[in-house]
Amino acid sequence: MTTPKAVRVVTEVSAVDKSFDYAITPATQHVGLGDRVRVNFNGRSVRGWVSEFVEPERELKELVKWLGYGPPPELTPLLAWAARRWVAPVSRFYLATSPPRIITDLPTPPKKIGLTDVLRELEVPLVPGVTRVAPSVDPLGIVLHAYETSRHREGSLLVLVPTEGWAQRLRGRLAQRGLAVACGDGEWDRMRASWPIIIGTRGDAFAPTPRLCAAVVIDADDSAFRSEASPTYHATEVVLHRAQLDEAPVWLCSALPSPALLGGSETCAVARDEVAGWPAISVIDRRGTDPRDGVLSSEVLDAVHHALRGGEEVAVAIVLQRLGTGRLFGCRSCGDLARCEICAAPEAEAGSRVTCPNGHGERESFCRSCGSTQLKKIRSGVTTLARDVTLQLGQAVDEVTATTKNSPLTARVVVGTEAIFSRVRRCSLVVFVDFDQYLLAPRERARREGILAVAKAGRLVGARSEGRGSVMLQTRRGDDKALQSLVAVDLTPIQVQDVIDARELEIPPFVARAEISGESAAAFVASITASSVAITSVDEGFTVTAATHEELSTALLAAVRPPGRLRLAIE
DNA sequence: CGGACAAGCTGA
DNA sequence: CAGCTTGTCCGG
Repeated sequence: MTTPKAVRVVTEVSAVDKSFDYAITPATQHVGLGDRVRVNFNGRSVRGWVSEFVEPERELKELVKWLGYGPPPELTPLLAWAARRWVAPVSRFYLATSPPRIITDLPTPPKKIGLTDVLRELEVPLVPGVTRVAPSVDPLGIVLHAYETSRHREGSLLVLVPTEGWAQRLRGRLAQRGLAVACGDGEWDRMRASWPIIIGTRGDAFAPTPRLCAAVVIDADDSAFRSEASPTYHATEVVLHRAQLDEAPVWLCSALPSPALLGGSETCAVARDEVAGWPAISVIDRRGTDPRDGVLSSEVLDAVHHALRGGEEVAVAIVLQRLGTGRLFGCRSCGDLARCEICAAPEAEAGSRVTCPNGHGERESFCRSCGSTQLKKIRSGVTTLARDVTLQLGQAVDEVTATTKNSPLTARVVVGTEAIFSRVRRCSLVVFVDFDQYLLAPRERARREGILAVAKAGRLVGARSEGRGSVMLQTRRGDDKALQSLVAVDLTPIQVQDVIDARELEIPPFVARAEISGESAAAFVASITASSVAITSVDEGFTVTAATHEELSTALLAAVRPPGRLRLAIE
């Protein structure tokens, strides 16, 4: 084999999703696949990555400079696969695997040490695959097991968790046991050098380790693993693909595995003592209660006062889901929220009538619960709730939302959105003010999100077997089937039903789907010629559906991109 | 993306 | 017909 004389380079100019060939010079002799290089591109000096070695077929411009390490050569196929799977320029994925600063030296990784205290009594099944794990089960056992069983194999153990804070804590606990862990952007060089264990969040699905010996994804259904920004990749899917390429075992844990996680199968392994690992849950059915009771029912108030007598720094967390933006309407006498009969979305004002935001028509303004014709504007939101709770409790509260600052919490009661779950680590009572928002919301996933939210609450209050705390759900649908299954921790029927529904409704993972929006969406969609896809128009764009992702990608990549903003979100 | 160049429009 | 705008093409 002759030494190659040229390289194919993917540039940082992501609008040019094409690669170009450059000649290797004596100064760039040692350039490797994936390395960062500088080239002259159409009169500009730009950075890029080596994606291939090629034989020059014509006179080429020269590589200007070797800059440093990029993803290892082993990742080249993964990046090409991801670009096709999520219909995005491949440079976006090269960027995701690259260090924040140029790295020109790599450390030598430490040897993988054996564990002296492998957990003998694992609560989780030892077989890799999808496992349903109650929220209070400590994932450390799974991580140690994955480490110990894959230790003799070459490569890194990759562990993904939903949040940065969680990654830091897990890192600390593993370091205590003498294990070498790489974690975060500052340790890119260690990941690139095959550190024994890598712990990270969504973006670390693209950790630059050359090879995985095993992988663990904790809370694999957490929405944090899906990238909202383009490219809309899912970390769990990336890890699964890498593991498949490396023939590495993967453990995927979730309190309630979604149809997508199950990959079309209906059931999975279940960690033992599942019921004991969920929090104690009580349902407060507010139908027929006096609306003057206020936002918190008398049962909840009693429980709050009881919790305040305990010793937890934060005693109570009160969770409110954001209702849609804009003004809402509620009944002046019973306080029930005006919702659409068809999709349950909160209705908006339309003159003297109310209307569904999703176009299910308008109606006379009256309360569906009590028949009163007196509706009033109500302001939903954490601030209003916090004020009401303060009045009702006679006690100061802290507000926590995604936008509030990370200043230390001073009150023993916090009120906020689900952001609470990443700010508060422990408390003895979690109250969901209006659990119906999960039960009634129109999206297919809403019910599952409610159950996953209770699982997160369970991490704060502990398992019912500990007797440390509990979760209270205020609702007006106490007889809801899913709610009752949740209380009894009888999750298999919900899990199976979700899969059956997904199959019947022909939604992912049983079909491949893309959402197209932006000003040039119509022109883009019009240029799709493939007969293997179906196109439907939705409120702010289009949905393109195909039987497989391969067909979907083929169709979208063949379509022409007109000028103007275009967003492709592959589900 | 951003430069090069061609084709089209305008004004005196 | 110079001078400017708009559109299309292409980069190794």
